[in-house]
Amino acid sequence: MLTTALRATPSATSSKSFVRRLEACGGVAAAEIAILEAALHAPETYRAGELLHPPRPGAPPFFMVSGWACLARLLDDGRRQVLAFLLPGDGVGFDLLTQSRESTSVLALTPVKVQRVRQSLLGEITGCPGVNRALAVASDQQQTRLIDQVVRLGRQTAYERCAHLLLELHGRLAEIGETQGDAFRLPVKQEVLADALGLSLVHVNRTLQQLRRDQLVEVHGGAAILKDRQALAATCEYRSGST
Amino acid sequence: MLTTALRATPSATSSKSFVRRLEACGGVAAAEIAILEAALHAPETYRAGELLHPPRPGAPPFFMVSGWACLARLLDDGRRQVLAFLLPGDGVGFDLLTQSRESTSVLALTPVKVQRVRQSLLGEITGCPGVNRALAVASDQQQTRLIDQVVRLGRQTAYERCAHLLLELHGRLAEIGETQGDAFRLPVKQEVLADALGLSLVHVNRTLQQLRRDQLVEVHGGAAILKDRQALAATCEYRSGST
DNA sequence: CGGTTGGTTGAAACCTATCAACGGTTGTGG
DNA sequence: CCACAACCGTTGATAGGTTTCAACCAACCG
Repeated sequence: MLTTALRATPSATSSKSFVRRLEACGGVAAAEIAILEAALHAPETYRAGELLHPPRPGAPPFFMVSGWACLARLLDDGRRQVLAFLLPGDGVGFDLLTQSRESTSVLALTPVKVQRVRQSLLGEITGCPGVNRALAVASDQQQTRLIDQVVRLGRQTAYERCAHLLLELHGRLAEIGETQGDAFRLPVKQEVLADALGLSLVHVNRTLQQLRRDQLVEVHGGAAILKDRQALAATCEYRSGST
Repeated sequence: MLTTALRATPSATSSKSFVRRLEACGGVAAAEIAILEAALHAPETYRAGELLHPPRPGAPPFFMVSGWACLARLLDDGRRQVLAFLLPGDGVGFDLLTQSRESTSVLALTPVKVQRVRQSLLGEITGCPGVNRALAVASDQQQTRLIDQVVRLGRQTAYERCAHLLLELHGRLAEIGETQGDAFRLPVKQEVLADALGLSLVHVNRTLQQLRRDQLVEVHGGAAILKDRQALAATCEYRSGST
């Protein structure tokens, strides 16, 4: 069955997902990778539902090792807006977007493993030209996705928003080898999707069903399959990497 | 009458609005200001409705001298999403958000005057530690406003969105001395507000009227007055500068 | 087994968009 | 000076998309 097939997804290529991500963002010398790895603390783990940013305001940046998290803002009356999804390999706290802000929090959506940068060696990292450039590219992608998010919320229908987000997640997961063709694990509740898409839980549910009825996607049991990526992309004007 | 009173707003303090902005973003030495000014081309002007970014992909960054512009993305079917407003004093092209992107354009909303940075002297500028830091602060504010935009579009009602945006604009204009107490010029069509707020033109009109009926704001003839800033801020959970 | 969680469904109310028309203002040319 | 067109704001009626409330179901777990 689909769910079982996708349950365990051992990282294929490199041992560390963030290494793969950085390499995808531009040539990083092997020597630099070594420096980087030496500058990291041992992995920390968080449970789903835990907040992992605000604890310490001046907390050092870290890399997502495994699991899903999100950047979110909470409103006083309980409303919540997910600003961005944080996937394995993503750096958090390196760029402006993910830097600690009082009104913004990082929330673990699944069990999450991260590796923080040693405060004392932060300079070492930003000193590496290759790593530095890779981080800048990653930051640029992050920024591009935030713009996409604005467009989705402001000017796209529920149907388009869902399609667009699913394509974005597929694209990002593909980069770190966490897809099987058109299928990927989607370990988030529909409630979280709703808070990312600016919709109600119920409406996300119905919209996903509509996409399924149209033979475009299949979302079930924590996994998604994009049955017709091209048609999906046409529906929502999706541009991979977003030009 | 209100409109006439606000028509001409001679910049009060410094001659250059971007100098004021940068100084507001952190102490910049007088010597650095001189270097900066020397690195700028003569002012260029654009008419309302003109696109001033995409013309040249590798175009140098510039400062807004006067007038309003916006960063927008156009969808294939004509839908448009305004990502950010660009006001006098704002730097465009210095940070990731405003850097040239294929899918994103900079549109003059009023007659606009800008000063580009001389390509050859770009290094001089980014070499100044003070200027550099000030630009970083400005970039951070820009980013914060983009996050606010996501929250507005995703999780606020039309009423709240309007209130929030008006407060943001008032705050930014106040920083550059373009407010008269609670009043300020708002030289944009409701259609533009609609594209920024993710609403229809008609609904923006009605929502502004509702705000007026509630004695919170007055929007007329290209000008706005915030009659009760505190109540407005409470309505939409506005945080100045956004913590 | 009962309780909990997350997904699904239905009906109704609400918000917002769309369509269409009107009015005021401005600028222009006869 | 007036007629006219163009533009922008305004208003009403209607349709449609979304939310809310409520209930039900299935899977999972102690």
